[in-house]
Amino acid sequence: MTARTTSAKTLGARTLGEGARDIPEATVARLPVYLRALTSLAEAGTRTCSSEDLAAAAGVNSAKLRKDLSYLGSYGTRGVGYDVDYLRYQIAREIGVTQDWPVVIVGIGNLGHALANYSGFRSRGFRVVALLDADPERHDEVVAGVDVRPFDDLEQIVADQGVAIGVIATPALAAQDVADRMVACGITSILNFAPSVLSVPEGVDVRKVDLSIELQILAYHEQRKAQTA
Amino acid sequence: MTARTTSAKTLGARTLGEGARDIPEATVARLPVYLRALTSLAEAGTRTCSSEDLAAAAGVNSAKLRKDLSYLGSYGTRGVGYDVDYLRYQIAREIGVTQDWPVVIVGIGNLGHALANYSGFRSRGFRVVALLDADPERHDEVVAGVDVRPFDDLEQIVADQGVAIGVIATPALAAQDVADRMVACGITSILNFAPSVLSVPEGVDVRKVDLSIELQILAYHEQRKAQTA
DNA sequence: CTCGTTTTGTTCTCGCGTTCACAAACTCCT
DNA sequence: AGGAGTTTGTGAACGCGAGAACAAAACGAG
Repeated sequence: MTARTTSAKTLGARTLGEGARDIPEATVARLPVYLRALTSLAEAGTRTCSSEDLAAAAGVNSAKLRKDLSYLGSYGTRGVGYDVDYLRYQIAREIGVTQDWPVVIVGIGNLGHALANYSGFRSRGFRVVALLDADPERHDEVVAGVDVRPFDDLEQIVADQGVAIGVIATPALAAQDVADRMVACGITSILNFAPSVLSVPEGVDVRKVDLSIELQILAYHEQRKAQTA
Repeated sequence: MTARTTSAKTLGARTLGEGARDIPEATVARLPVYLRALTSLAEAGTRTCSSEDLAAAAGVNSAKLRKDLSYLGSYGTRGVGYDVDYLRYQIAREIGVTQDWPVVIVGIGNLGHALANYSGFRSRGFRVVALLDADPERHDEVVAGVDVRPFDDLEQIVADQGVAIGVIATPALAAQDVADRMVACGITSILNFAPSVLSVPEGVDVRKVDLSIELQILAYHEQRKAQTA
């Protein structure tokens, strides 16, 4: 007996409605990859694809792909495959990228510039509504069509635009303060590029991207290769 | 270098070959985090720390931290904790960041700029030896003290400098071609920022960082929060 | 209609990673 | 010196995710 007891306490408030299926975190992380692969297939003119095709395009195992998609529902046709456009819409809806997500970016250094200009955001429903920086020297700049404003404008912008997602691209020392201010004014999801561990209250999601950590992981494996050779 | 540190006490279990010590991948991914936390503690003047302290600084569970460190050896003292500098050196050596790692970056757009200027690389043994771009318009630029050179110089630079790690910051369409060229001239570790699935031969490590995927994962959770509210 | 082919959706099993819990080992105080 | 108090290192339990394997469903040919 697999005790599939979705312990009431763990899921807490998320048990209402039947759209509240809980998709495994590992699957959630792959859905955007599938979405991108489907978009790529659609642009190539493909109308229908098998799980093998899509798995190849996404760089995963086909069994894993089918299992991932099964968490969303039965959107395929046995013996045929998946309708590219239909599946793409279903995944997009599940992730939430059919909506418009206003985003603020704090810290307009090199990385902030790159993020503000990154086209992959806009094309997936993310709209950069504000660029903020504490340095007054930057307040004249216009980056990617958005002008840089003082960090103290955060509260008003978040309130006016209904921002729920914030991006931190500041130096490490400023990151926690920025996060605190973000949380205080209602932001509940933070993407952190600063190399520091953020502490946030329950209910706020933080994802961290650390460029140098990725290189260090590669270096470890590289070192191993060199040793055994 | 590679002093084989055969943990004087627990010999016998691991005498099978040098590279035979297999550290779990999940642990490898956390070692850089511990390294950064230790550096931070050291800068704050801390000489010794317990697993609780370090775990808090790294944002993980203390049991997990101890188990992770146990894969490296017995570097702590029961009843006391870990010597910050000593542990820091041991982790750095294990990851390989005590060495010098020459790195080439291909694609000097917004992101390439940010990467070239990122101080977190240099401070961890990564030395950007070349910036390459296919666009001749960029070949005059000097970014972060390194001048941008034609992509066709790749082979010679890799050979001259003994480069093993390459970073791809090009548009998606160019990424596979760049990867192929890198692999052909001997690069065995690739950090890919382009939103495309790279196919590389066995023995080449690829890590992918996708900025928009991270945001999409946040959007999914954000949507769930909104539904239950 | 029936059979064979294709491909999905799901079940089962296995291995990895996380966490708990505790003995071993070390320091400090009396 | 001995006991009390800490803290590490690790064995064991547990839960989750990956992959293999297969039954169910759709389609087409005859």
